[in-house]
This record gives sequence, structure tokens and C-alpha cells, in this order.
Amino acid sequence: MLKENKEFIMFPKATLERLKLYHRLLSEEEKEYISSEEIGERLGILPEQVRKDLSYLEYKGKPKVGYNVKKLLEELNKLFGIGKSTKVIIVGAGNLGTAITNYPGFANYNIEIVGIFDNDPNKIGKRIGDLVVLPMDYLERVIKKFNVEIGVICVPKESAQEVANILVKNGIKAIWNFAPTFIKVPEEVIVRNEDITSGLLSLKHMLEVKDQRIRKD
Amino acid sequence: MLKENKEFIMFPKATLERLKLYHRLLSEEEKEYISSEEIGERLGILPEQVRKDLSYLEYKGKPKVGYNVKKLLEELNKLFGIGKSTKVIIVGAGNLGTAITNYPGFANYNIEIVGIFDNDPNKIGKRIGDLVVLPMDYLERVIKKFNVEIGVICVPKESAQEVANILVKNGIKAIWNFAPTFIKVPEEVIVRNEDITSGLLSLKHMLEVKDQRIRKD
DNA sequence: TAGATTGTTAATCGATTAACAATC
DNA sequence: TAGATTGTTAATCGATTAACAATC
Repeated sequence: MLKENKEFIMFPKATLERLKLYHRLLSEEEKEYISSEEIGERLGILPEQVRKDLSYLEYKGKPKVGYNVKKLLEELNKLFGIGKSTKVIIVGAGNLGTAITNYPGFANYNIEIVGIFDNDPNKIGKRIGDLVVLPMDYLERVIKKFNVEIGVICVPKESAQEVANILVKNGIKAIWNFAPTFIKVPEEVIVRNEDITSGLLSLKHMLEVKDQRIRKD
Repeated sequence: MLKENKEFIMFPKATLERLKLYHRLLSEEEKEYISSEEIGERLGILPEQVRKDLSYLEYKGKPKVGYNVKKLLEELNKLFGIGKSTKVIIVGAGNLGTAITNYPGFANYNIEIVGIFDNDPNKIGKRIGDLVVLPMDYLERVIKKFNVEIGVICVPKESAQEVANILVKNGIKAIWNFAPTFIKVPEEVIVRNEDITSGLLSLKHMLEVKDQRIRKD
């Protein structure tokens, strides 16, 4: 069975999501030790759940003391591949592409944005941070030169599939898709859809439900 | 039991997430009828799962024919509160705030952004779409005037908690937080954290796992 | 040591998948 | 009608919670 294979431990999907939260919390934590109680408290997760999740990792906490923040963080860093530099390119130099390129947090994750592309002549040549917006023809060269693994799609949904095709053709291994549409790619390419509106739909729905409750009371 | 109460049907959390996907798929669908088979195929979900999810809704599909796209979409619209106009304000007129304000998809969801605020004198007065960036002092007036329910936080993480406090004080019911930090709010306020880096962490991790597999082979 | 906190096993709960009857 | 597709019940699977022994 896969789970038994120590080479690549599988985490329950739900656990992996929470491990990201722990990672962020610990990144901001300045104490030397933290208890499952406190982690849970801050994130709205039961302490038993926290301990269960952390028990999948190799680092073990100390009874009566808690978890060593630095060591735990180190292991989470390793888990998320933070030790290894990842090169990313962005396609689409609109507001969203610009926002992501300028996002200050990526350096912490050893993620480097090595290129931003657009086909709009008005955008080509524009400076964004340390980069200059390049025309699409440069895409292949940049991917080869930096050995880019991840491509981010920040174009309108009408062009998303076309861009995805180009990325795949040039050997991109994972696509982070911000266009609100479902792109088709070969099975071996990882796609993550990041739908901006999805979050607002959830909020609207939650407000609706709450509203109905209140009206009933 | 709550589930039995027809006034507000509860969905399993996982179902609600998938209903959003169905919603988006159906929004782009032009055929009159669609089968659970096809919905599943396009989204990578088992058809049984699709039928199970849709069975929570009132509208029923037709055996041998499938689901009427328009009717199904109508019910999903109602579910997500799309019939009701929701007013939103954005705090932080940086790249991300600008990207969200300009996002073309919100009108479809009956979401209206009625104000964008910043405390940076260089940004105040700047035009973004139909709006002009206002100083923070105007926040209270705008919330009152438009009866704003949702506030979006697009400021650096250092100021996120401060902005959250202001929003809560002015009666905001739900906060969409893009700052990569955990904000504290009273229990009755709904918060949704939208961590931009979270998606990239997942992608990095997936690439890592795949890498290890390949090296093993 | 006594007490606090971890790690793990067992019990419960919830979600997914399978199977199949209902029905257009 | 026969066949396709839905809707629902039952079986399986996975995740969460509870309980408690281990241990610093």
C-alpha cells in the first residue's frame, strides 16, 4: 500500500490544507515552543486535530512543552518544497498579473517570477518590479533559459485555453489558472484553478443562510 | 434535526464547493440539457457524485434527458444569493485591490463594488473603473449610504487587523481577506481568507511528490 | 513526583461510491 | 417498448473527534 512507503508519505487532502495554515501561523510565530492547544485556538481547529495532522510529520513535539516552532517550520518548508527554488512565469500583464508579480510574499517560499508576458503592444515594455513585460514570442526562450516549471494564467477567459496550450507545448509542468474557465491539458500537467469569484459566492451564500435564520427567529 | 427543516436546507460542505463548479460550468453551457455524465466528465467528478449533489436541490432532472441547464442554473443562482444585489467595498487600492475592482465577472453575480479606499495620498483620487479612490474617512458614509455588507481587505498584512477593526465597527457582516494573515473578528462576522500563496504552495508540493515518484522509477 | 501535553488507538461521524429501482 | 438516465438507498471509505496511555 502506498501509505506504507516511507519514501513519499501521503497526507489526507484535508490535512495538507491545514498544514498550509500551520505553516503560515508558524512563520509569524516568535515564541520558541507552541502547543497544539494554541495552534488550534488561533486557527479555529481542535487541538486533537492539530496533533493528528502533525503526527504525519517526522518531527515530534515534546510532551509538556509543545512543538519547537523552528524545527516544525523547517519540516513544513521541506514538505512544501520551499528549500528548492521554483521558477514561475506569468502570462497576462493586466491588473491581476501585475498584482501577483509584485506580491511580496513569494520570496519567502523560494518562488521566483522570471518573466511576464502579454500580447498587447501597450503593455509590452512596461516595467513591473524588476521585470519588463515581454511579447509572447519570448516565452519559449525564457522557459528554456530558467527551466521554468510553473505558468500562471492571468488573461481573460477567452484566451485562457490558447495560453494553456502554449504553456504545455513549452514543457510547463504545472499551471495556476486565474481565468474563470476550465482549461483542458494533458493528464500529466497539474492544474490549479483559482477562481476569484468563488470566494464571493461562498460569502454571499453564507450571508443568505444567516439572513434566513434571523428572519425565522 | 436541522437537515429536515425545509426552510434552510444544509448542504455538506464538499457539496457546496462542487455546486460552485457546476454553476460556473452551466453558465458557459449553451445546450438545453446536460447529463450528470457530461458534467462529471468536464469537471473530473464521478457522475454519481454529480447526481447526489444535485439531488439536494429542488429542481429534478429528467431520466433519459438530463438536467435542464437554464432551470438548474436558476436554482443555483438563487442558492448563491445571486438574485439579491450585494454591495461590496474594497480597502486598499494597490494592484490587487485594483484587479478585483476591475474584475469583469462580478456583475454576473449581482455584486456591485461601491467604493474603494486607501490612506495613501498618492492613490486617493485615482480613477479605477467607475470609481475614484477615497480616503478612509469616507468609509463610514459609503457603508451607510449603500448598506454595504461585504468588505474586502487588500492591504499589506501589517494593516489588515486595523482595517478589519474599522470594517467591523461600521457594521460589515462579512470580510474577504486577501492579506496573508489571520485577522480576529467577533464571532458573528464571517471571514474568508483568500491566501494567494496557498495555491502556489500546493503546486510546489505536488511537483515535489511527482518528482520523487519519477526519481524512484 | 505531579501535571501537562503529546501521540495513537478506537469510536463516531460524514462523504463518496456502488447498486439498482424508478421513470421518461 | 427498450434503453438511457435520474434519484435514492446501502456499502464503503476516509476524516474527525474522543479517550487515554506514554512521557517529559
